Amino acid sequence: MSNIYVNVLRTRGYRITPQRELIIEILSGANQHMTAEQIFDQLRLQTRALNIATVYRTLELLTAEGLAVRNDLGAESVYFATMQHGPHIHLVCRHCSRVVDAEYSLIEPLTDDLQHHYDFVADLRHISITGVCSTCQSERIKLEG
Amino acid sequence: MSNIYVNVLRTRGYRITPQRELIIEILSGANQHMTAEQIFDQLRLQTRALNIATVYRTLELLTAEGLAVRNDLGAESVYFATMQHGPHIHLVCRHCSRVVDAEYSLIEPLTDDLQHHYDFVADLRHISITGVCSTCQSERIKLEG
DNA sequence: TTTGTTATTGCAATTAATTGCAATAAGGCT
DNA sequence: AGCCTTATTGCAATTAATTGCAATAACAAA
Repeated sequence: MSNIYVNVLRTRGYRITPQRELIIEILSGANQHMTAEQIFDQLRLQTRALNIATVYRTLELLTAEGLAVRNDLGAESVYFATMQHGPHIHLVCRHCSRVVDAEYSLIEPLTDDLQHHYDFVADLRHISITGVCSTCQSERIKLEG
Repeated sequence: MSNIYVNVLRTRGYRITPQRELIIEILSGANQHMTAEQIFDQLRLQTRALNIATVYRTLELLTAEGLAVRNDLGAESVYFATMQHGPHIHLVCRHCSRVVDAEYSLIEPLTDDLQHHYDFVADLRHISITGVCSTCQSERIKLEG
């Protein structure tokens, strides 16, 4: 009946509190990444029974359980995303901090390699890769040439 | 004569201050990642003319210039490393936060793909990949089985 | 060598994230 | 339905990281 992520948590033995339900609902309903702060602010519009520490702890729990992903997008704040999002690669420019999304399939062979060589089940559905974007490359060339 | 990273900064038009030299020297001399805090503490033993904000700003500069890499290793604090370190992949377990290093060559094909498809010059010399390590996989199986 | 411009630092204040602990309430059991 | 155990929350304090701004000092040019 209720949210699938809520059910997963329940199945794994975690207690389902109103706070957790609210946080999970807003996150799984969002079609973009959110900061803990954004989640908190938005929920505070509808309830008073919520503390920012609970938001952080719930996001931490979801991440540990593989139900959400934490991203540090360059200079930007820390972001979270549920698996609602289709898998993709974030290309983060180290100069301008802009983020471009890349095709997920490019990274699939790596997943297999890590499994086979290191017995490591990699979660590459939301990986962030640092580098220099197209635009900043041209600027760099101008500066140096 | 002086440190190669210092020279690169000078060439690119940045001013070389005693603070920057100290920070760069300690970081390029270290054979492991360091936190801003660790760098600060260690340098404070030898000088009073250094502020933690300067450490953060210098590390940010080095990162933006591609001379250092910033890593968020799971629950652990933010780490930095210069290019002295050989390239490698960090496999970060999302359960126990342990970090295992993997063979760099596994990721080289991806670098080429990103260059060709997105004109993005990826810096994959110190990438962190989240997932579940061998040990935690067995534990998970025990719990659920 | 001295001077002038302006990038960089230090300080203090701010914001983001984490943590210990007492109070609360979820969910199993009767 | 009510009780009991203990996971979870809220609060307040702490730590980590960032930022604005005045003071300082790097380094180019005279």
